[in-house]
Amino acid sequence: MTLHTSQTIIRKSLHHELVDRLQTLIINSELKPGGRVPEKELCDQFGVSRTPLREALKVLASDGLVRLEPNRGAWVTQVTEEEVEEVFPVLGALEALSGELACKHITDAEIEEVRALHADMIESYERRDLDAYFSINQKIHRAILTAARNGTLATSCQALSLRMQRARYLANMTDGRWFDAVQEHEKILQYLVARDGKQLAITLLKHMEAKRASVIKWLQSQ
Amino acid sequence: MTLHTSQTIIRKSLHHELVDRLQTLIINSELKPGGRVPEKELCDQFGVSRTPLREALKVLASDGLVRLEPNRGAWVTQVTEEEVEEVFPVLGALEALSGELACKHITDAEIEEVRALHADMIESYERRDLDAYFSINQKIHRAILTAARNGTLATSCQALSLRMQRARYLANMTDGRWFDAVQEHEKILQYLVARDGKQLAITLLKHMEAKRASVIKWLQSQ
DNA sequence: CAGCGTAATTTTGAATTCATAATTATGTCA
DNA sequence: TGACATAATTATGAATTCAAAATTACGCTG
Repeated sequence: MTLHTSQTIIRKSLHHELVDRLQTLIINSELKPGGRVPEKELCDQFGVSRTPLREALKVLASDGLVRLEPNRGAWVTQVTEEEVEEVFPVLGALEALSGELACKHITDAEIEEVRALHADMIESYERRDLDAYFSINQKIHRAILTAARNGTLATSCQALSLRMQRARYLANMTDGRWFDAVQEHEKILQYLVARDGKQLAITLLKHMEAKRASVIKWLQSQ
Repeated sequence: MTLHTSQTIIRKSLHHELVDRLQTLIINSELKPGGRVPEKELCDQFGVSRTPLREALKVLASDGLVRLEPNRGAWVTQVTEEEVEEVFPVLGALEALSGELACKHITDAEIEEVRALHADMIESYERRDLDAYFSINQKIHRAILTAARNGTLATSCQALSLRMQRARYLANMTDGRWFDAVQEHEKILQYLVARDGKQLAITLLKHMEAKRASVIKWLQSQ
């Protein structure tokens, strides 16, 4: 049984629902990086007691989204330069693997899906619609992960992606970087269509490295 | 109630300590794969209430070591063929990366440490002391991870390793496989000493692939 | 008024309680 | 006896309670 399956089964429990909700709050910066997690407030807001909320916080802490300080509660973690330098290489290795596996398993229908997403993404780029661009971008990466047919890989990738999605760093691209990213995605599609796993892996790795550099640059400009 | 002083938990964050303890119980098969997690018994054994124990179970569930069934409690997950086929490729990619990074950062002193561990491991092999062999084997892999200077990578690797360490599958090697594994480790040491990241990565990847095949073979023989 | 020490309040960590779901035990009837 | 329905028991999920720690408020001294 895969991890994904087991998570689907337990979806109904309160604490799991809270994990999802808190993740969303953190990614949308409704809970500010570096800020306190207001336990009581959130309990009131969600209409639950502290027990399931605190269970959810323990899970989020093990995923690195919050930090638990003994007797001082939970704090939203901040994206630091050191963390970015750590996470992107790992994410690169995992995305590279996902590219290789995807080329082995992807169906023609799935390739068409990615092609359609890619076209939409290009259109968003031409409209300079950053929100739409990023939303579709994520869908493409997720589609490749799905095609890789490896739930463990998908879970690991998404956990690390989440950590990088805190705050809006990734959305802050210069015009030049945005253009380059689109070019990289052209190659990604091309190698996926050709089912060239080796080249796709290399391209995804470079893509992640470029993203790392871009995020670091942004962090240093702050 | 009897106080089990030596086992009673004294550290500050109770749930964290419990995560560790439960992991150990699961890895040592003191909690049997596929079996129920006896909440009340464990509470008595550890001298804690259900609240922190249940918090720990939520974390273990998100790591894939237990499965939570609504209204039916926690169950120790079993290592399945499917899971092995998922986890080892991911672990391979991560270990390969750790090898590459380790070659970049490892100090001479650290190399000497690994060399000493390697010698001990060979000695254990010659004595056919499987327990000692595996213990040292893990120390070597951990030393390489440490040398990689990437905490995120280390955490990810260790989480996946844990999932494969449930039950004693890995310890069930044929004589032939054991010999091959030792040969692979000779190459690992050699490339590490030479600080040849590329070759070390390739070797570690192959090492993981061989381990995967060995575990699958064992699972199928059951 | 600033700085410091102490009391009041709030927050946290963990035990306890309580309603409900699941499991087991008991009793009935063919 | 064995299948089934129902009662008793147990376990679970979540709210509540409680002691201890941390934070804030207050008042005193200089």
